[in-house]
Amino acid sequence: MNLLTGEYNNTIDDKGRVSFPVKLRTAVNQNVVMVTKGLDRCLWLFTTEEWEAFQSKLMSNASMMKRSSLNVVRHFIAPAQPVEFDKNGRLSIPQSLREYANLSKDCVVLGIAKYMELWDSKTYTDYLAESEADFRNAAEEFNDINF
Amino acid sequence: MNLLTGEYNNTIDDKGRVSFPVKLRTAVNQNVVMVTKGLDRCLWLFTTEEWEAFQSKLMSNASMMKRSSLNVVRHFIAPAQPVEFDKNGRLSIPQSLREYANLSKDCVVLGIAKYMELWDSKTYTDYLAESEADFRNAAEEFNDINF
DNA sequence: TAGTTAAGTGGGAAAAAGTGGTAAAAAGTG
DNA sequence: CACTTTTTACCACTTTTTCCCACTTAACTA
Repeated sequence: MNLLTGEYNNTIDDKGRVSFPVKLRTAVNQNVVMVTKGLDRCLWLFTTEEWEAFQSKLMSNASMMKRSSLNVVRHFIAPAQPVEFDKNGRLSIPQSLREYANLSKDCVVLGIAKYMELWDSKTYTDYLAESEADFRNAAEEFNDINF
Repeated sequence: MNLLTGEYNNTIDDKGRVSFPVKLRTAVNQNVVMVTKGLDRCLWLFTTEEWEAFQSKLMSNASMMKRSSLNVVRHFIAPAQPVEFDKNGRLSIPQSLREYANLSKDCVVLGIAKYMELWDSKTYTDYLAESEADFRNAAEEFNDINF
């Protein structure tokens, strides 16, 4: 898999189908991706390999009896589903995930190196606006990145 | 058995029958599952193999004389029952378990890798809302999960 | 700039999944 | 043993999902 990058504006129809950018589709180079809840009300999409890595890291120390483990597992593992590209290169996003991410019409697809994010457009622009200040501080913390 | 995942919104009728998502049913690949009380007012559902593993782990450290052991055993082991799928792929949830989990109409089925959870919809959304902050903190602690 | 191809979008029909109800059987009760 | 209540099995219907085709829009090429 190539590194995934790019910000794409697409639409999701009322059947939950998202036209997936060709560049990401070819980079993924598989017919199926795992979709699950992400952070900040977006969805995360993984190739099956990346999903394996992600979920085994999550599960490695998780206890069925521990509150924090259950929280994390119920958020990331439970809602995960494999979804296939249809003949037109679209993904059908399961309803519960659509609801979580508030997906209705306009959406944004992001390539983030190893995985992808799917946002509702409004949620995304709101997030960018809200996190602007935090972002600037967060960037300051990467002080080992020199010119 | 494949890893069980997925979040599904279904309904339970007044006979206690829950339509069980086909994907989970095929992943389970058995005609019967063990149902018992879980944590946070949901029900836990196991394949017979996973149930064996779970209950032997529980029992191996439990003493008949110890208060905490009795608490745990009475919660998880005592209420456990095998239930079969009917011809339409539904499970009839015993009444006492329905009451424990507050199951009336809308419910949520979760696949959690090795087992499954059954929630009342409202209980589930309330749980998600309440645990949101805890979850976010728990997630922050996974600082070995990099891009 | 016109023609051609690729990408993205929308909708209908068929199939699958989910839901509700009735009747027979079984279990429980007096 | 008769009666009531609950459970089970079966059938019919509704909703959702999937698959396929057609159209629109954007990009590329000559």
